[in-house]
Amino acid sequence: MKLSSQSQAFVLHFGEMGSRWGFNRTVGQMLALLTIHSEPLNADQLGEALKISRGNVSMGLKELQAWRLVELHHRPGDRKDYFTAAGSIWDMARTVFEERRKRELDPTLSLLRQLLLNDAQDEEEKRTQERMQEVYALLELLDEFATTLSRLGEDDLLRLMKMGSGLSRLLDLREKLKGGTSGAGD
Amino acid sequence: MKLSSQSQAFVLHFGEMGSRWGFNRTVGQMLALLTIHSEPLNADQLGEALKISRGNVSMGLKELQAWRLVELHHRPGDRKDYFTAAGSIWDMARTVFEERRKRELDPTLSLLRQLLLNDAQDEEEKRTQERMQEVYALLELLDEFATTLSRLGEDDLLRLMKMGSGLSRLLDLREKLKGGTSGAGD
DNA sequence: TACAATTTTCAGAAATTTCTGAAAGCTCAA
DNA sequence: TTGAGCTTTCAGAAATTTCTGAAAATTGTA
Repeated sequence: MKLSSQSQAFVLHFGEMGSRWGFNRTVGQMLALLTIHSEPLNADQLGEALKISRGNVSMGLKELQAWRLVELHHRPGDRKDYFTAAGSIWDMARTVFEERRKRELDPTLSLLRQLLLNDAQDEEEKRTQERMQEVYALLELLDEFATTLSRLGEDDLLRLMKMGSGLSRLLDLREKLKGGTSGAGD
Repeated sequence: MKLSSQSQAFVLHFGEMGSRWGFNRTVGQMLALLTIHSEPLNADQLGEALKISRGNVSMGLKELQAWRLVELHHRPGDRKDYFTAAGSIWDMARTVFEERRKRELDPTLSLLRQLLLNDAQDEEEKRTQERMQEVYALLELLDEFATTLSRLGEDDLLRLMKMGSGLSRLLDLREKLKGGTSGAGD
């Protein structure tokens, strides 16, 4: 498996960005390669194309499976495992978004819930708790919003994302209609 | 500077999460401490509370300044630099969000724009480019949406995030009214 | 200008993460 | 049940990131 120079560039870049997106370099590269390559690839092909060891490929695939970003396929008469990117680009983005929500918000929400159960022992602790409560409120709202977004259908999501500054106008509109229509929200 | 056990827990947790949020452990801890501590702190105080070296504090503050997450203060008759978290919790969240948008999306958008300028040399490259085009379209939309969100006022943002499933209903409503009202969008 | 207080820098040390490759573990066909 | 073909595991090596602390730079004052 030899990659064209554009594929090479794409794959290497995804490797670089990997750590910012929540996975490591080789996992990023593997995802990139499976994303642009429509045919399923097996572990040896991935390793050869990316010049990484067999063990590393195995670990990377395990990680991608944990993220639910790859799909396993089989070819008749071939005992090797073949992989493709799971679903459309949109599906993948939704999956990454949802997974990151879980990893970046949930542990903190759960810690804060715990800390906020304790009663403040003095003025200093009281102020600290107030501050933590603010952080908690914000992160919880963010978490719910992220969940809402990832549950929207692709059509709704597209409409919403294309609204640009119209979004602000729509919110005003909704404010005016509030109580009159369907009791949306809160 | 001795931290209460709840502050300690909060600070240590932010340290752990730091890497998922785009900074390293000590930067995460410093941000956490400055967030719950209302009084400005100087570098020595930060270092003592977090048990890290003076040099590390300096580098961490530099990083937090690059993120525009801290504010510099001075006390009359004291030559030391004092720091607080910059703005409200909401301000900070907005700043982190915006900064992450830049770091996680912009470099990829710019690479893809570049790669998509080239003409495909064969069928294989053509398919690759189609796929890259899909990725590009999605990331660009995401980028614009993120920009729109971070420009919304706090009131609009709050309204939007509290809508929950009402968001879907609002989008339908808007669809029905389209063309009639203010020509919002696109 | 001299100097004391403070911050920044950065080479090397320490810690952490990622990667390799050999060995162990599966699975299926004969 | 055997063994060929494949995948997974994981100890140690390599690479990368983070941290320390001493030295250099900066800043304000006299």
